[in-house]
Amino acid sequence: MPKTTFFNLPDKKQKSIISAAIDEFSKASYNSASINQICKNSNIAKGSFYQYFTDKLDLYVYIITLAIEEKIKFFSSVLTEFQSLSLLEQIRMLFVKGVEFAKLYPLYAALGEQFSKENDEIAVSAVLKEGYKQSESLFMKMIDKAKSKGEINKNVDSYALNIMLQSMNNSVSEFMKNKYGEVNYEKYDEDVNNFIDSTLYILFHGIKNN
Amino acid sequence: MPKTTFFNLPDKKQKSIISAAIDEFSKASYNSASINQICKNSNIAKGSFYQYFTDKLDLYVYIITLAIEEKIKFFSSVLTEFQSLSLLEQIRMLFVKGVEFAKLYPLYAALGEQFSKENDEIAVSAVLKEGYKQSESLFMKMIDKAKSKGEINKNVDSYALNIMLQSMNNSVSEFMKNKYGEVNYEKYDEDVNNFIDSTLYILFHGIKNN
DNA sequence: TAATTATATGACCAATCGGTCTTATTGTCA
DNA sequence: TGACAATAAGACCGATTGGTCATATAATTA
Repeated sequence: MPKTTFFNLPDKKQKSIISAAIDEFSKASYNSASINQICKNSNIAKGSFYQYFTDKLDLYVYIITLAIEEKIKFFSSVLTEFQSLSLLEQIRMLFVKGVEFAKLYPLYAALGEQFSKENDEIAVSAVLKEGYKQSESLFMKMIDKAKSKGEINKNVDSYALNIMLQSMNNSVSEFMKNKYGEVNYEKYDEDVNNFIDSTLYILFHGIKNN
Repeated sequence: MPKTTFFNLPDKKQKSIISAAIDEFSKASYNSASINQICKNSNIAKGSFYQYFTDKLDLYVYIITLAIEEKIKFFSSVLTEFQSLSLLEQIRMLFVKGVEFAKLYPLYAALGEQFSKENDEIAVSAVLKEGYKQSESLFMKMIDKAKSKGEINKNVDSYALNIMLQSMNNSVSEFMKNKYGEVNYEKYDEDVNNFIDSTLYILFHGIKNN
């Protein structure tokens, strides 16, 4: 966690540092990201930086945690009305909300993506130790519930489905990135929704003829 | 491409350099990987290195291309008898062979994974420019053929299925890595096969009850 | 106002990076 | 053997890295 000195900073300065850090860490890996650049882009001296943070790692954990918390906050609004939905609607909701999140907070999304690719074990474990074990279990809970309600074919393996849902979640972002790149994809709502629906159709009905 | 000096080298020395490079590039990103380390681990002088390769990029492209070619070679043996198989068998074959490849050439597999996470645009485009546009189209061809044969439900969107297959392919490796990590997973054949079958069952029959 | 504490600053450090360059050694041909 | 080309070698270069530290300034307390 940042030192108290950092939190005593005027809001504008705090934001400026955070913004520069998000920028840097969303573009480069932990090792490649540069403290010097972050200092330069937020107009603070190197010495000042180390009055605010003990480490590069300190800042990294803080920034990634920020992104994770923002995503959790974003999703939590949905999760209350979630119980009443069918599994199909639940999954679609998660996909759609994921796209919305990326659209609303593209830098946070990029940050998360960068983190998922992170090689540095120390950096990764420091973030995970911070408490957020990623809500992988979310899908698992959904699956178990849906199974007990009889919504899912009993022959379906829960664990395999869980992994599939996770990877399909990624492929939605992948779809957007592949097709529209850095472009502001504000207008491509329909395309993305179609892709999600097509994917869900396959997931629910299978691809086999008859 | 390496300079002719490199190819004139005694086999043992060539192999030693390649091995050190594979080691380095499979552990770190293009930027983080260190030429110094590669020199040290292969017992050659820095100056010698630049007699063999023009660039860090030169070596990188060479090494990644090597891995891709090895994978293509590995898969090509299957692809001949491929036509006669049903779609289910084709897909299972690809998955199973992917696992086999990772088991047989773990370093090449790690290299490929590292490349798929690569941030450096110049490095990525240099590799892709080398000709290997990745056989993404392979799935697409399979799908189209299977559709025309009536093996696939007409409602299934080909492009969505294509992306799904790619991400499912990744999730198989993910499954192995998550579950067994660095361990020699020679003995886990059955687990992996079960996972593949479970995934394919879902893909073909869907998860919906009835 | 004087003393004390908190913060801001950038020169500085050793380490490492990718890459160069001069020099020493080796191999080849006449 | 002598001349010339190929290769091996590592000291060296400027740039950059994460991090330190002495010093200057600002804020706070007495």
